[in-house]
Amino acid sequence: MAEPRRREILDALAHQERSVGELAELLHVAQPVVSKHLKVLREVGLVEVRDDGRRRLYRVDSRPLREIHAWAGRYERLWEERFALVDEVLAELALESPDDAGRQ
Amino acid sequence: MAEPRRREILDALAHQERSVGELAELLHVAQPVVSKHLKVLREVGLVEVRDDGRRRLYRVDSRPLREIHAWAGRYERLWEERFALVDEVLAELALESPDDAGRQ
DNA sequence: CCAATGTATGCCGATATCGGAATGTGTCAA
DNA sequence: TTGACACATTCCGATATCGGCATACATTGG
Repeated sequence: MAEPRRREILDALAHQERSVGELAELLHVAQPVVSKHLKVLREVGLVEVRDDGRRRLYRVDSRPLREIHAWAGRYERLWEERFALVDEVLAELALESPDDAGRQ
Repeated sequence: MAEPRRREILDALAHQERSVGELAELLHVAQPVVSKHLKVLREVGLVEVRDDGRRRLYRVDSRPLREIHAWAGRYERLWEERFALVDEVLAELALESPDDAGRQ
């Protein structure tokens, strides 16, 4: 239930930094709700804050997202390698016994 | 609280498919716990199952991870562009008024 | 200093999630 | 068919999280 809200916030901050009130208006939720989610995102390091008078401007910190990027990319590569390996094995089998090629 | 467990499971499945019992032993948790997490991961589409006799072999499905990869990559690019823009502006300022370059 | 604005925090009830224990379902082996 | 094995599902209590509301804190303007 929380994840979608947080993604909304991150998406809203993707292109520009925004104040808490702006975010609350964009997401059509109460201000305290936004503040709480921002607190979590801050603690996890996904967003950074900057004081601007009585407002607080939030922006995303791309470094943790880069880690997520790398993390997801690891699996992607691993399974691409695996699929490539399967292809190799199938190709070898086809060479060794052409009659069995393509069988289930 | 759930996320770390699920990441553990995904990491355990990163290189090879495993049975529920194997996962339970690797993570030092009870079998029902593993089954429940696997159910969630299945519903979200992060893992796939294959029946092998009385065992069920799980493996990761890299396609959703590819989406995560793309999602995180979006932010990465956005902010790299932003930093590049800042660099450009600074460079232009340095050209227009060399005396001000490097000031706070 | 005071009032207004912008934000954060504390408390609340509702809901979701976790892990544990017991139980249900399906498959193999004898 | 029966018992053993592998796994899934259900029920339970404890804990976490969400959103709403009221309120506290901080900054600005007068």
